[in-house]
Amino acid sequence: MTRSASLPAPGASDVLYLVDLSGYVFRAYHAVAPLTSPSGEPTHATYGTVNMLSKLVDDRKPAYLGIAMDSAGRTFRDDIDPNYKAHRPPPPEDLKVQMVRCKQIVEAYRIPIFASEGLEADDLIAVAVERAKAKGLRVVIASSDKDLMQLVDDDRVMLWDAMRDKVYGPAEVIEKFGVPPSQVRDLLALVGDTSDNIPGVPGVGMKTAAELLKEFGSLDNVYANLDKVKKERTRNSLRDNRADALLSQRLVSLHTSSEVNLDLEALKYGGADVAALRSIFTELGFTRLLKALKVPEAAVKQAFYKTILSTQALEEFVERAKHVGKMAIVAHGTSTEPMVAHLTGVALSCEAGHAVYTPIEHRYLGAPAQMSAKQVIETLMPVLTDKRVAKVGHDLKYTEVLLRRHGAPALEMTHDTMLASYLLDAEADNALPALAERELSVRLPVLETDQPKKKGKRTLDEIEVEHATPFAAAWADAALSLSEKYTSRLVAEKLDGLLTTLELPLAAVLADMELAGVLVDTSALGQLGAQMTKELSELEKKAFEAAGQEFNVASPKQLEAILFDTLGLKSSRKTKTGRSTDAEVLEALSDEHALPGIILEHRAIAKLKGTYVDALPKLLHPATGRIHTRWSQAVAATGRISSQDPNLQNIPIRTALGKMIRRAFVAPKGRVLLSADYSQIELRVLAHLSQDEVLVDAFVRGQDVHTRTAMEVFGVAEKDVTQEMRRQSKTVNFGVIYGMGETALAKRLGIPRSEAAAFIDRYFARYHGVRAFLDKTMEDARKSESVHTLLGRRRLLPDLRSSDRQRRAQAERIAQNTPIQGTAADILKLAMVKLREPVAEGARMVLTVHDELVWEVPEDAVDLAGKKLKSVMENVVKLDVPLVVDVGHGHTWADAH
DNA sequence: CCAGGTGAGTGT
DNA sequence: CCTACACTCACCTGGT
Repeated sequence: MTRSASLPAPGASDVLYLVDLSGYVFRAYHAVAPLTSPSGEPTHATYGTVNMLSKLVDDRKPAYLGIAMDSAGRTFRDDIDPNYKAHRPPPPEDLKVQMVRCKQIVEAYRIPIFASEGLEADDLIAVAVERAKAKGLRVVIASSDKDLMQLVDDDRVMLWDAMRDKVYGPAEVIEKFGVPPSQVRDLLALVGDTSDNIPGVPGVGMKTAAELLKEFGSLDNVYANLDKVKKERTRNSLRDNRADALLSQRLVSLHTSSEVNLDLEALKYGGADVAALRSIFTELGFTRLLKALKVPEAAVKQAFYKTILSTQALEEFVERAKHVGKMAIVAHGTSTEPMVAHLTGVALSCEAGHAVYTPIEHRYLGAPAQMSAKQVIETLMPVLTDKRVAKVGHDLKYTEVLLRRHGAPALEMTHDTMLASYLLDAEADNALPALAERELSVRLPVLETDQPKKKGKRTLDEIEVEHATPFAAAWADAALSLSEKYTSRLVAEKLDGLLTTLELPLAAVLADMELAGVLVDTSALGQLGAQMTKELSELEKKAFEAAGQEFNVASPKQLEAILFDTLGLKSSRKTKTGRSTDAEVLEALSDEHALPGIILEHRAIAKLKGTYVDALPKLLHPATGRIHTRWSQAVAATGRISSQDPNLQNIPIRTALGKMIRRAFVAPKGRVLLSADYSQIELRVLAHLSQDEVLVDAFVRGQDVHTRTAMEVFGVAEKDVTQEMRRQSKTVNFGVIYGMGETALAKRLGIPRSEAAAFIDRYFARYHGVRAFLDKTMEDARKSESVHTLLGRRRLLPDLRSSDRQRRAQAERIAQNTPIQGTAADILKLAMVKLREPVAEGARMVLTVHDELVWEVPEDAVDLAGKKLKSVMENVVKLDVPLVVDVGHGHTWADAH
């Protein structure tokens, strides 16, 4: 008995894998349950086939690999027998589509395909097997086609059914057919095949055929010894159908013509085009396969990444860059904060695959002599100031701020891959390594400091130059390649205008602001802090008394146990991990017990102290004595700007204590803070976008919009609108912008759901233009799975078609809010760009807070600057309602309102 | 000792 | 879960 067969070891260098593609697609078509891509294309056969291919390529790691395809036209079998495969119905339409897809995927896998006129895939496989055997290669045929079983040969040729993961060697063939591979051909000839119209011999089935061949060895011998066939009926049938038997034999014989043009060396497998696979899998919605796609290590062409240590070498690069007219520039530093970072070097590239790194401040034992920052910038000056040399990069604002701190001029940015990625999909990861992986299928080297779980972190300046260069230069290289890819993508998606006329100039404005910083009176904060410390310790003591024990007042977990277990108060809401103790819950409990109120007071003070009073003085820049936040324009999904380290967009204002903190933001001597903020910008945007008659009318008349809403919804005259009516109307107005439902409104206003529903009904009865606009927005959003703003900024919303109800509802609220919030963001950004030129001598923009700009202005220029600022901001776009800007000034931010 | 998650709370 | 968009703090846990 022959032993059972198993596949050769993965990666074995002497193994050829052969695939009968159409056989597989056909089989998968029937075996896999129906499936469609996001766009509705049928994909189940494709999916089954790709699974097989990926298993083959990834697990078996074939040294040689080829796919055989049937010849398109007639085959020699049609010449032998015109009835061959004659009754086959034409393939269904959804199979044809998938066959085309499978061919595309085979191409993306870069698997060689071979076909030959007049031959079927099986014949080609037979030819390949013969040639491979002659060359001493082993062969695995990925198929379960019974015709191919005749090719099985000891350990050297086997069949592999990847779908069932079953391997057919001689033993398995005998088990299946009762005869060894060498007799399979004659067995099939005797048995026939109705689906292919191979006649065979009637009355002879698998079992009889096997017995005959066992006894006589071959079909020819059966006929040579016909009289020795024992069973009469079998003997007669054989005799009567001799011609059909021989015809069948010819049909099932595999053609092994030596004329076929097949070069085994061309079948050496070199790996897939991962980027192509990724894009196809994405289109087809094959998420599991997408995840499994391997990202190859960056082809780090160290030879083309050069370290530059001398002015002469850098001058050579400058010449090349001038000649090319474009360069990627990446400043590398010791920190993600460009105002804090030390400039460790500059990476540059003006030709794909080539880049240089000029180290500046690498300091470790044995570090080479490097150029100074000043020398580097001086040498680069001819290109930095040359407008004919386009500057591209990834987060150029970072590069600009870091370089300008060392005397470089502003960059005249022409393309930024971070901003491009953001405009195409604001929610996608827009870090450079993510872009390189997505778009170039390249894994950028990551600095060990950025890798998790690495101890003894070193910053770039402590890394040996020879290790830093391939890291640093690869970033400039990738930025250059990506900039070309993204430039055409943006044009295709009609987003290039937004980049060049809005985001890039804005990046320059934000760079100016980061460099300028804002002045904070830290001694005022120090006094405030001391007072708060005292109050906190008193509140803590009170809390201990009320609780009857000492505990960490700042620990929600400990507080939870005391409130709901020790004191037995009723919990009203749960969090993911326990019972909530947030302000709303404590508010509700404050009538029952003294502790909740004390905690509320404690938290309010502790939050302000920790986040602002204590934190801000630590962030003073040692050189400027000011606070330099980082402005991010590629973070918020709606297009808003955000601020970090510290966040200057959530400085308190509501409480008295909060105002004290705002009072610490001050103007330097001889100047004042000038604040200009858009009044009701989001509701004005809604009025414009919806063209709602009532809302537009309210703004055109200059009415108080919340009062007008109260008049409409409550049906009263202006003089009869009470404070409470206005308050409720204000909530509804904001609710509309946020896509608030009746449940939320009821909760917010403390009224029953039914009342809230009636309120909303009355609102939309009066504001039917708003209703129509929201409906239209949703309809368009569902069609395009995206929404857009006035200036064409878009946000992708695939979740609108999610099967998860909650996600879908969330996406629907986003669809309603983003055009409004995003348009308001567009308007403020555009104003900032138009205000790049100072509104008065010595005036500079220092803060931006969604609908407000804060400037530092010389005292004697306040009136002029205020007028100009107001005028530019109010006229930056022409809407069907007026934009109104309120201006104020003072020595502190609190006074400027 | 550090990273990351959680709950909470500031702003527009 | 039930209103959009952010950022930061202290606490806590699970890992080194």
